[in-house]
Amino acid sequence: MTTAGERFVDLPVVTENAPAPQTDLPGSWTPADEESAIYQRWVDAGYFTADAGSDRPPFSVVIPPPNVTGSLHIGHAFEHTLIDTITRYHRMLGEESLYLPGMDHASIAVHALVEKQLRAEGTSRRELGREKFVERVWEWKAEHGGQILAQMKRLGESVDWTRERFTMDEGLSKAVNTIFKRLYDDGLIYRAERLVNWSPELRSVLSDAEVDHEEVEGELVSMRYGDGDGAIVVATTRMETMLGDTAVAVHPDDERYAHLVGTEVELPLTGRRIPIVADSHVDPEFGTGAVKVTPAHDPNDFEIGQRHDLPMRTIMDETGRIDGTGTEFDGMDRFEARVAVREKLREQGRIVAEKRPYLHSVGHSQRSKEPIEPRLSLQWFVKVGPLAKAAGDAVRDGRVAVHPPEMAKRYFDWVDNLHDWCISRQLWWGHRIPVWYGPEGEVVCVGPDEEPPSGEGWTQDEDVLDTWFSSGLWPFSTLGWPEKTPDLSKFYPTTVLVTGYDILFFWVVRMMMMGLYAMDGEPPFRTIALHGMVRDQFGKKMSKTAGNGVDPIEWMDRYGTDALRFTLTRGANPGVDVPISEEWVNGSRSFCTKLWNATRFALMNGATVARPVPGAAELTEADRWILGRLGAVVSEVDGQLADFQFAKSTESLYAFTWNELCDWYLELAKVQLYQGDEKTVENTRAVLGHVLDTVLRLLHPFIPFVTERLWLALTGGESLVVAQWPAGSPQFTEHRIEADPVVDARIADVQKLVTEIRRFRSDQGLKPSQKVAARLGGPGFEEVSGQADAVRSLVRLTEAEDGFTPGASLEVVLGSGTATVELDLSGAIDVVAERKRLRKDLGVAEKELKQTDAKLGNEGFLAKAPENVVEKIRARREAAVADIDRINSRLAALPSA
RNA sequence: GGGCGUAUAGCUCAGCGGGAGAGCACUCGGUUUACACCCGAGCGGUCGCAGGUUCGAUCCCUGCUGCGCCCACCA
Repeated sequence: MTTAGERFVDLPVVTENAPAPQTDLPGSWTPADEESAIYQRWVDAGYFTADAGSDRPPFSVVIPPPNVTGSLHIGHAFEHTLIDTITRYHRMLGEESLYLPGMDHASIAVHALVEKQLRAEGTSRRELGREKFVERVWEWKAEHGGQILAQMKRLGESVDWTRERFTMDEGLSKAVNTIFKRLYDDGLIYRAERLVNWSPELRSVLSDAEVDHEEVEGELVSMRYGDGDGAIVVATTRMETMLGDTAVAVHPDDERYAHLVGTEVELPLTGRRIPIVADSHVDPEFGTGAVKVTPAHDPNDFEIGQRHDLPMRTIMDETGRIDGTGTEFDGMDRFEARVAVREKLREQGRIVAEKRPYLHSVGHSQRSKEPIEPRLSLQWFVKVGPLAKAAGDAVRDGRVAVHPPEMAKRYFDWVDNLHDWCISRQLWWGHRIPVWYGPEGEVVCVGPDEEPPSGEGWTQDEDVLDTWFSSGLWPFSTLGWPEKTPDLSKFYPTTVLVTGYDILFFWVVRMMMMGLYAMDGEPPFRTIALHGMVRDQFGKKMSKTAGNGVDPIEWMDRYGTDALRFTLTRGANPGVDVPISEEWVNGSRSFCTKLWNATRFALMNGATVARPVPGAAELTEADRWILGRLGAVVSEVDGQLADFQFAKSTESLYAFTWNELCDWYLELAKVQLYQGDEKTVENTRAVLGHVLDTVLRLLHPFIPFVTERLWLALTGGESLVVAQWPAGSPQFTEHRIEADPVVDARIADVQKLVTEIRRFRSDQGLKPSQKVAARLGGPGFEEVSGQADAVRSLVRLTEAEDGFTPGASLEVVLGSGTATVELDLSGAIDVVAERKRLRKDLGVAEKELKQTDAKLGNEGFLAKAPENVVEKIRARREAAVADIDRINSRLAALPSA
C-alpha cells in the first residue's frame, strides 16, 4: 500500500457549521454522555456516505459479514476497529472512502436457532413446512436479527449505512442465481453421488470446511470374521459399520494373508459372505494388517470399494439410525448400535482384543458439534480446479498482496489442495438451488431473468446453497453486480480485505475464486490483511466454557469506546494474536484522559491554531525540539498505518504524547508561558495549538470520539472525520520544522540533568515539592543555560543567593560537558545513601571499562569491525574512565561515616 | 502423520549481528496551580537448552525441548 506522501489528495476546507472554538473544557471526559451524540452528528452530516460519482481516488472495504444471529463479541470489536481505523485514515487522506456494512444469512446458525424455538413450542420445521418456516425466519430476523448493527454504531464505525446489505436481499439473491447459472453453463457446477460429510442432527450435508477434527476417546476393537482356517481378524473403532461391510482388505505383499486373498469369509451377524481383497492402501503394520471395508460409510473404504468394484451398502438413514440391514439392530441409533453390536459379538466369542481408551481423531460438525457421518448421497458440487488455479495465480503474480507475507504460504497450501466444493444443503433457509427437474428426468438450470419451466411434473430442487456460496460474492454482489452500477465501477476491486487468518480458507479463497471468475479476472481486493485472534491476558483462547470470555459492550460502558479501540489496536501486530485484559483497557482510558488533560491545559493557556507557527529562528529550543519530534512521528505513524502496523503506530503515538509532549514539552512550555516575554508566550500558544491539532488528527482513526471532542474545542473546525491527514499535506509540510540534531542533543542534556538531580534528591530523601537553593555551573551547564529556568522549575531549585555555601554537590556528565550542581541541603547530606549510590555507579562504570577494554584489546575486532563501531567503543571507554575518576573523587570527598 | 509459527523482566510483548527495552505489576517518596485515570525515583533478565558460523551472537545456521496454530481418509 502507498503512504500519504504518494497519494495525497486535497480535501475541501469546510468551515460552515463549525462550532466556535472553546477556551475551556470540563474537568474530565465522560464518554458515555457524549459518544452517541457525536456519532449521530457524523451520520447526519453524511461523512460516511461514499459518492460513486466523485473524481477522488477510491478506497473501499467490505465488512466480513457477521451472522444475522450474532451480537458483537470481542473478536468483532477487534476486527471492526482495525477496518474502521484504516478507513478513517484513508478518508482523511482525501480518498472517496466506502466502508460497506452488512450481514450474512448464516443458514445453519439460523436453522439451529429457530428450530430450537420451534422445539420449545412443541413443533418442528418439518411439521411447519418449508414456506411457513422461511416466513418464521424472516419474522425472527425482523425482531431479533442484526443486534450487531446497533453495536457497530456504538463502536464508532464509519460505515455507509445507506449501503447496508444482507446476503438474502433481492439484489444479492440475483447475484447468487446469476453466478450459479454461469458456472453451471460453464460446466463448473455438477451433480454427483459422493460420499459426503453428513450431519444426522441437521439431516444435511456439510462441506469439508464445516467439519472440525477433534481428538476423542474411543475404543479399538479387534474381532474375528469367519472360522477355522479361513478366519481373519480385523480392528475398528466403529463396530456398527461392520453391518455394511462388503469386503476385508489386506496388503498385496502381506504374506500372512496371501493364501486368503480371493477367498470369502462370513460376515458375522448378517450371514453374508464377503470377499477378501488385496489393496495397497492397507498398512500391514497397523493392527492385524487386515481392514474391514465399508464403502458406503468411510472415505477410504469408498475408494477401495471403487477399485475392487464392491457393492455399497448404506446401513443408516438420514438421522443416523441403523436401517435396512435386516438385523435386530435396525432402528437403533448409531452409538447405541456400536455397543450392541460389540456385545453381541462378544457373546459369540468373536472379540479378540479391546483397546480402551483409544485416542483418535473424529470429524465433528462445526455448528451442531456432533460427529459427522460419511454418507453416500446425491449432491451439487463446484468443480474448483480452474477457479482455484486462478485464485492461486492472482497471489503468485502479485495482483493480490497477502499481509503479512508469511501467510501466503498457507493460502497456497489451501488453494492448491482444494477438493471439489459441495454446495447443496438439505436446509430451507438460504438461496434455493435454481434447478428444475422435469417429468422425463430433464434438468434445467434457470437463470435470474428466466421463467422456470411450467407444466405437469416439474419441480424445483429442494436444497439451498451453502452460506459461503453467497458470502463468496460479497465484494461485488454488495456493489450491485450483476448490474453495471456506478458503485461497482468506482469501488471494485476493493482496496483491502481485513479478516482473521482463521477464515482464510473458508471465506477468502472463495471470494478470490468467485471474484476472479465473475469479474473477468479482476480480483476482489488488492490486499488481504490478516489479523490474529483475540486472547486473554495469558494468551489463552477465549471461550465461554473456559470462562475467560469478555463482553466488549460492558467495557465500552465502563471505560469508553476509545479505550477499548485503543487497547485492541495496541496489540495488533499483523497476523499475530492479541491478548487483552480489563486492566489494559483501563490503561487506555488513562491515555484518553491524559490527552484530554493536555488539551485542557493548552486551552487554559490560550493555545490556538489561528496563528501559524513561526519559523525556527523565532522559536525556543524546546519548541523546535517538540516540532522536530512531531514531524518524525507524523512520518512514522503514516508509514506504519499504510503497512497495517497498528501496534507500532499506537505505540509511537502513545510514547510521543505521554513521554515527550506531556512529560517534557508541557513542563518546559509552562516556563515559557509563565516567565516568557509576550512574543514567547504567543509563540508557545501557537506551538501548543499546532502540536495538539496534529496529534489529534493522527490519533483520530484509532480513538475517534475523544479526539473529535477535543479537536472541535481546540480548532473550531467542522470535524476530524473529514479533516486533513497531516502526512503529505501541504498544509502541514510547508511549515514543517525538521528535527535538528543540535537542538535534540540540547534537550537530551536538559532531560539528563533534570533526571540526575531528581535522582539525587530522591536518594537524599528530599520531598519532591521542597524547594532547595542551588548553584548551577560547569562547562556542560553553559551549553544548556538557555533552559536554566526550566531546569530549576522542573526540579524545584531556587537561585542561590550571595554568600551561598553548598551542603552537597553533584556532577552530571552531559553530551556537551560536565555540569555541576551545588545544593544547599540545610544540613549534612545522607552520606550512607550517597556512598551507596556512588558505589553502584562505580560498579556500572567499571564493568563498562572492562567490557570496552576487552573489545579494544582484541586484534580481530580492530581489524575487522567497521570504523564507526570502533570509535563508539573508544568513546564509551573514555566516558567510563572519566566516570570512574569523578566517582572516586566524590567518594573521597565524602565525610567518613 | 504433514506443515507453519514461537521461546527476551512476575505478566503481555517490542528489538533481531556490535552498550538488554516498553506497558502493566511491584517497592519507595509525593495534596508541584492540565491530570491521583496523576507525578518523581527505584527493583527486576547468564534474551529456552546444546553445538556451529563470526573479531563479536538475544539476533544467523543445525539439533533438542516446551508451547501454540493449521492441514490430514491411520482402520
